Amino acid sequence: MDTRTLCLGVLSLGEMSGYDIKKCLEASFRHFFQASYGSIYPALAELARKGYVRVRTIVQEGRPDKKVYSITPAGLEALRAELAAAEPRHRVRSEFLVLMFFAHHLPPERLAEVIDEMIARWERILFEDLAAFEKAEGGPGVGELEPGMRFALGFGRTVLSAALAYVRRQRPGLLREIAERPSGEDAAADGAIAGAGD
Amino acid sequence: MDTRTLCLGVLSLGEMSGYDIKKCLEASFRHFFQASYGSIYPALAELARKGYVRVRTIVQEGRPDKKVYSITPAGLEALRAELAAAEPRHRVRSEFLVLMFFAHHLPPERLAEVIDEMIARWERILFEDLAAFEKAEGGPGVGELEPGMRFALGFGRTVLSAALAYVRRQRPGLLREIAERPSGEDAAADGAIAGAGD
DNA sequence: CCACACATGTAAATTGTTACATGATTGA
DNA sequence: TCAATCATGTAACAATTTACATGTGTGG
Repeated sequence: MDTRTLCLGVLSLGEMSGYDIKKCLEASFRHFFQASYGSIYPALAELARKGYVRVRTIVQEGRPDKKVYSITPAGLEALRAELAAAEPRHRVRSEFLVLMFFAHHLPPERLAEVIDEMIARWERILFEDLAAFEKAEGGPGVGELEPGMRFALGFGRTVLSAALAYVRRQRPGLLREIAERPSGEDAAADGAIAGAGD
Repeated sequence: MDTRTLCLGVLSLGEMSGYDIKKCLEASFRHFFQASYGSIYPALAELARKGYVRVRTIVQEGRPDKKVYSITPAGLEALRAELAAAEPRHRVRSEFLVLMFFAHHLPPERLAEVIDEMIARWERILFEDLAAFEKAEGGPGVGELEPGMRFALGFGRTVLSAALAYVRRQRPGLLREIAERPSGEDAAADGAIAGAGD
């Protein structure tokens, strides 16, 4: 599934500009899908070309004309067809976990830093983004939450909570174990200060 | 972080061919990093060009010569530098959750199918891949498990378990709610059989 | 007899991100 | 005054997947 289908999906919730779509994705899809303007604007152009969306240009002063997109019946049909045909993939690409896997190659201070950075990031997502989304009931363009939306939201919250709890629980032990077995990364970092202070 | 660093990391566990690296990644990194031959072979070529790995060619009959790569001191240094400098990202791209978010646009049968497919896939990863990995203590090339490896492994197991439990728990309710509110996808799928059987 | 494991590699196609280009308004 | 919000779009760049190209041995 590509950004095109995503945009179409978001537009099925209500008419929006490209800018709004980005906001909406950031608010609601942040933890399982991301898209930049560089993919959203071309996607909208192609959807318009295919007749899946209609464009209404709102003339503005001091800034580019706003282009509000709304889904057409053909677009809704295409969306449903694409969703029904899409195979449900779920990919994780985690540089964080690669770093953890090779933690024994990392300077201990950096390891602690990395873990704390990850904890902070996940806390922010969990408490700011998701809470805000549920409060606003979907943010711009989204009215009442459909059951599936609550499911996706709940999934994010559940999995993030589990991840956060795990990392918090494991942090002290991991740090201790790494500190106890110096596997050469300090020597490598310092060059060859052989036996300094030993 | 790209495939190059990953290959270097895997090679820090022991010498291996490109084919072996793929196997190793599938066994140990499956749930948080994936790479195809199309990215592994070019990565190895560049690592060799940079002097980060040494190549030993083993002549074989009936199949291409096997090329066994081993990391050099320069390679180990580069690996450590790159790991220390890498920022810990963790991205999820889930077509599955997009599908769930727009579940009200999906035919109910398909929705059930999608959920069951996901459950089956995650069960397989959880019970086959991870169990096998822990039993073999790392699979090809990996000796004793470092603390960081256990951390990464445990993370995968924890998060997958949480995901699986959530989906299993929510499945009946979601299916029921979706069945109860027919939001037009059946009519769309059938064309316009207005009032048939009503 | 077919599919899978072994084994390496290239090229095309896809897909997406980042940076650039432009610029007014508003609030801290 | 500085940063953020609003607003669209393109182009260069990066990274990866998929398909292609080639071929043997083994087990069901």
